Amino acid sequence: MPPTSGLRARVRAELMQEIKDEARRQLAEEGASSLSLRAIARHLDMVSSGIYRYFKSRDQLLTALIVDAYEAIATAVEEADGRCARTDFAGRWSACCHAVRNWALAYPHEYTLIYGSPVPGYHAPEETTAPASRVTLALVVIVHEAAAAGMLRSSFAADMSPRLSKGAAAEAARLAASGFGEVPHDAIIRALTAWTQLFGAVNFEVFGRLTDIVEDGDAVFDQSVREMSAFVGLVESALAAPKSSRRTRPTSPA
Amino acid sequence: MPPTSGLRARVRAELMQEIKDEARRQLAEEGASSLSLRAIARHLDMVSSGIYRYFKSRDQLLTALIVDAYEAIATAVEEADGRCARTDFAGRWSACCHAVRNWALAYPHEYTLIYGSPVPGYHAPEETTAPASRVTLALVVIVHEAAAAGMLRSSFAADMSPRLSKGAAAEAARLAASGFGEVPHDAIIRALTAWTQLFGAVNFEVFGRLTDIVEDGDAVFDQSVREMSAFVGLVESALAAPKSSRRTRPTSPA
DNA sequence: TGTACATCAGTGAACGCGCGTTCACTGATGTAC
DNA sequence: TGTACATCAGTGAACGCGCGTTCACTGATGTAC
Repeated sequence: MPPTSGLRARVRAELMQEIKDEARRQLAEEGASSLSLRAIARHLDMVSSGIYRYFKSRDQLLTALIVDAYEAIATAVEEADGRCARTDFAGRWSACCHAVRNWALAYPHEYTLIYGSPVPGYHAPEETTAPASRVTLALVVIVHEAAAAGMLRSSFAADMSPRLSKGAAAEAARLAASGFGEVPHDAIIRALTAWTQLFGAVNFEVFGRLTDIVEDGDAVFDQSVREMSAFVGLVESALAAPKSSRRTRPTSPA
Repeated sequence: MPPTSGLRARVRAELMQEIKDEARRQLAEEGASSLSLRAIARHLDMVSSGIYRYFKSRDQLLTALIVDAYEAIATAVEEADGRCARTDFAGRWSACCHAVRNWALAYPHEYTLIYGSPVPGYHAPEETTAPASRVTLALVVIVHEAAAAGMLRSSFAADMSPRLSKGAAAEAARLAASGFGEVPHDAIIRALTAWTQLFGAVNFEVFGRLTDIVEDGDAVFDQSVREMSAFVGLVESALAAPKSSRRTRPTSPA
């Protein structure tokens, strides 16, 4: 058992951080699937087997990186949300979306690690699922609170937007029972759609699929976010929080 | 120079196919970054250096697989589009989106190869860009033709949806100049948003991020597609093409 | 305050495995006269 | 129709490199009496 307090514990924690930092540096150069314990050890002037004092396998190190990344992006999103006026639901939604994108652009390889294609041969253990859902939860809470406050247009442009199919309605009912609560069913499906749009847009940008198509990524993203927010039914509040809060520095994954 | 006609050429083409087929099989098990020429050779009862008669490097084989995958998904999309009545623009849009998803679910690893995170250390050569844009082009053409036919609501729910910001308007003008033509600027940005939503939804599904959240993936996807189609402004036509055409078998990448 | 002991970090060698790519080569197949 | 030659497919050995993980070990550091 490693020590849990005292000087040794502190030194130990520091070296664990150094290993993860070096691993993140390698992530940026080679990608997750060729993350190498030996290369990390080399850069830290250790012998490769020394790493095993800190992480009992390569997969466990990967898991630690993944958990860190989830925590960091979630913290960035929650902080952005926290800076908004509680009743400015459209502003909060927008702030969260921008926080996701800003963090992703600041830490593209960590983002890829958690939102890119699954790492082959790696199976995510249970401990990643809780941090993985924090970002989604933040968005769900906004929609939920907006509905509770009567600030969610329950059926946006009902004359033009298609009705829920039977299957979609059933799915919405299931989701309502498991967290969305009293949110109208059509809004639940739209929130799901907006959620996939958010990550679709960020993925394309981080993976470089928008170069040669979009020049002003900021403007297009912001427009999409605001339109999707309206699409979900969030009302643009007149008492909006200061816009500047949307573009603050994202939290580091370290 | 390899022969271009005759028996030898035919045999050669067949073995090239076999190599690619085996490579695709490996893709499914290990992912693109650990695709191994030696393993392929082993399965084909050849010696590893023999592969070099057919592909002059590992990267060139990867490129061939990528081009094949782009061609296959594009063909699936174009065929789905082709089965719809030309003036049923919402139906065509929907058919294309379903074709993307169906192909992706049928060939998840090929999909990941082209729409997942970039393969580390691999830089896509120019020959991939043309096939890569075919799917996007099919969608653009639909919006373009709808606008030309006056079947695109130029400002969907204008009272509720936010106006274009300056930056987004400038971007839309740029896109209009380079392919979208006479499509209204707000619709261009919405089409872009719908496009990212499409691939966001498919990514999440293929990468397994929707398990535990969505049960009836078909229903939710279809609902999203129809809502995004309305969002773009495509009018649901009364003379819609037969729905069954949306769920035909996707084209194989081979 | 000093000593004895247990804890832990980091070493170095080894196991057993993988890979991409080059090169000189052997034979078989197709082609031109 | 038959022979000589060129083309090409596939071989086998080698180069030089990488990796994760285990194991018995040496010392240094902290702890308990």
